[in-house]
Amino acid sequence: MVSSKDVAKHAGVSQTTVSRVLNTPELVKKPTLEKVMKAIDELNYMPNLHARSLVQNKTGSIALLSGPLHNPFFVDSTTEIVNYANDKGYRVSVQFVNDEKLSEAYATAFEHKVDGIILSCMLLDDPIFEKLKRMNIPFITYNRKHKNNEYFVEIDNVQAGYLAVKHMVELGHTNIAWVGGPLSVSTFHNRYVGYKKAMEEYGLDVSEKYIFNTDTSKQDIALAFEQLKNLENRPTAICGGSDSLALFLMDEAFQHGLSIPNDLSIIGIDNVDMSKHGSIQLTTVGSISEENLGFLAIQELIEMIENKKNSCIQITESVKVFKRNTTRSLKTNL
Amino acid sequence: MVSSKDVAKHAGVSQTTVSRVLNTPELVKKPTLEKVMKAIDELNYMPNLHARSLVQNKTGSIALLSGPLHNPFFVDSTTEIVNYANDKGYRVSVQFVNDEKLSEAYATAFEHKVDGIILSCMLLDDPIFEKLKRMNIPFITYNRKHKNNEYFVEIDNVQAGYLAVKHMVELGHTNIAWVGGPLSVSTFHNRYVGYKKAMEEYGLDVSEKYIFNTDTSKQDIALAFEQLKNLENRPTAICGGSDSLALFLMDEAFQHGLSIPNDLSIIGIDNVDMSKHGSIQLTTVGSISEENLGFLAIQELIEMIENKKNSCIQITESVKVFKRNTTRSLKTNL
DNA sequence: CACAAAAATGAATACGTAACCATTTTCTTT
DNA sequence: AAAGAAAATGGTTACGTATTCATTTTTGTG
Repeated sequence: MVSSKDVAKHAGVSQTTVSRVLNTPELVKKPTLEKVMKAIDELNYMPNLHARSLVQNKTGSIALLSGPLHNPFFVDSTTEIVNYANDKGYRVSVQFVNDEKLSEAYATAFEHKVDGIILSCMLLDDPIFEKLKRMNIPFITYNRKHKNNEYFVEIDNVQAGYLAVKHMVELGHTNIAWVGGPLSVSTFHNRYVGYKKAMEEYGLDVSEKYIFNTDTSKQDIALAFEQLKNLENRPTAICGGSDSLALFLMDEAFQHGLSIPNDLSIIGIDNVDMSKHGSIQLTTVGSISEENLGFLAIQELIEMIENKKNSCIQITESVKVFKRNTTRSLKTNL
Repeated sequence: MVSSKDVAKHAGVSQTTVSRVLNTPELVKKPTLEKVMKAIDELNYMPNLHARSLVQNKTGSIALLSGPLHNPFFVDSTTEIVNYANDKGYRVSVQFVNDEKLSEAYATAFEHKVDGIILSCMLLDDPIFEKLKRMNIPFITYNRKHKNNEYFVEIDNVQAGYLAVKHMVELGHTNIAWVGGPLSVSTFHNRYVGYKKAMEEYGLDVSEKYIFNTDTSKQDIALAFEQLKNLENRPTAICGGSDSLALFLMDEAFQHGLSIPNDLSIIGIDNVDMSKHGSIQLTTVGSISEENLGFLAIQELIEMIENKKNSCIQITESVKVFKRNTTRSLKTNL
């Protein structure tokens, strides 16, 4: 392993000068600089960033604790986060966190003294939150938030749930089911609140048999679908708590030989890239702005890291319906 | 920042003992161990892995240079790679490499002295290959390979291209187009070779107007599709050089109001998870084994890192056709 | 109980870098 | 040409850990 000392010896200067060449080249005379550069080149020297981290007490790396990529939301956000951070000179260590491995994931981030943490695996009432805060590392949540969160980026989830129902109502649906996720997650919680609010405002039946807050596993969603299908008063429309859920539901529908939107209307929430694909054309509720939530969050995080700004960052993007082909009007077919 | 020295002072032992508690607890007496553990807990100490890396000359981290996630192949492989590596105690720094930023990406990996590199952004004739080899860091390529590669995991790409054509021929197609990617990439190159081989064996027309080796951008694919559509002797089938390309082509078909497979049969290669979705049902050629290429590669890489084994690793998985709903027989409709 | 062997602990050092302060060299001004 | 200022360079240290070697304490044996 060739070090800056080796370069120094080879160039006939001190290690300090080698360090200067790399960090403050304007402070070193041109001939010296060239000598050192030549030595660096000849020895194929690359600085050891761990050693640098040790003395500078910053690492140039960010931990991303993402949800799994089989959820297309995280495909979009991971892409944006990694690319933006890399552009800004940060490495990003990715972990796809499941609930069992959560605390392990945090430990890894802490031990590597990352400059910041960006995460989407926070429960509304997660005890890890206070621990995280005490670590004094800048962190921001995207998509989800903790009840005491000061730094987060989300969409207006209540409104999203509300608009999903409103869309269905406007198409003439009255039997509108909900298939969401765990209410311990802010996102699903608030979307569900929006669903109930709209259902009540429109005077529709919100009986429990239409409502499934799943654990987001394929099996649990399949179970929910099965039960909805077997209902005597089968729903004509399902609001999925996320695009990922909606896509699972579509898949289930196909497995059961149902045609969408003819036999069943489905709407999602998130407006993920994949929902736009010609074969899918998922109607969904998503942010008005083009900016991805992950992108907004990583921008803010890096701002926090570099400018140490400590005012709260609480971004809640407005939402609208993106009408595509998985929902249809019941009225035209009367 | 609380260090092992602080813990030592707080527990009334030496820093060496603290280090032993963390690394070789069997060498320290029970009461001492408990004292130290208590101090660690009270001070909320977490070891600094950068310092550890410095002295141990290994980092416990792996660099993943992946293609972009809008290609579902990389969704699958990134998931497998990150999860497996994390399970084995490695962090993985992910970069989604595009061609301009390639050498930058390597530099980042080197400077962080990663224990290994797993990558899929290698050209058949990439000058970076020799550089990489000289760095003496274990590395393995998945999906793609360099012409001199000693460590790689791939599918039998020639056979994949061949089987795609064979499938179409068996369905009665004779006008079979090819929309692939850059021939500087081993994967596309070999799949294209397989396509041509089959076309020639079956005595079919392989004229240039049916062949597009795109840059895999949406625009370029759209252009290819447009040109194929405007041909007087329009192809009834297209072989996509990858599932990602096939999905783009499907999207184009929808945009042009074509129905798949009624108006056009499309087959991909890779058998990505997404191709199985009910709304997509892409017929494709993929590995016979269930194991993801990324998974196989990361397993081998970690094996290389930990056991320093230096025999070549050259895995080429056999392939078969997964018949779904984007290809149809021309014969039944005679 | 003595003494050797084994177990437990500690002191000093190295890893590769940046930062701080000291020294040397160069430039400027009179 | 001399003195002072500025520029360039070097020596030393700190960062937080694991390792090596030395020392102390404990255990086992006759």
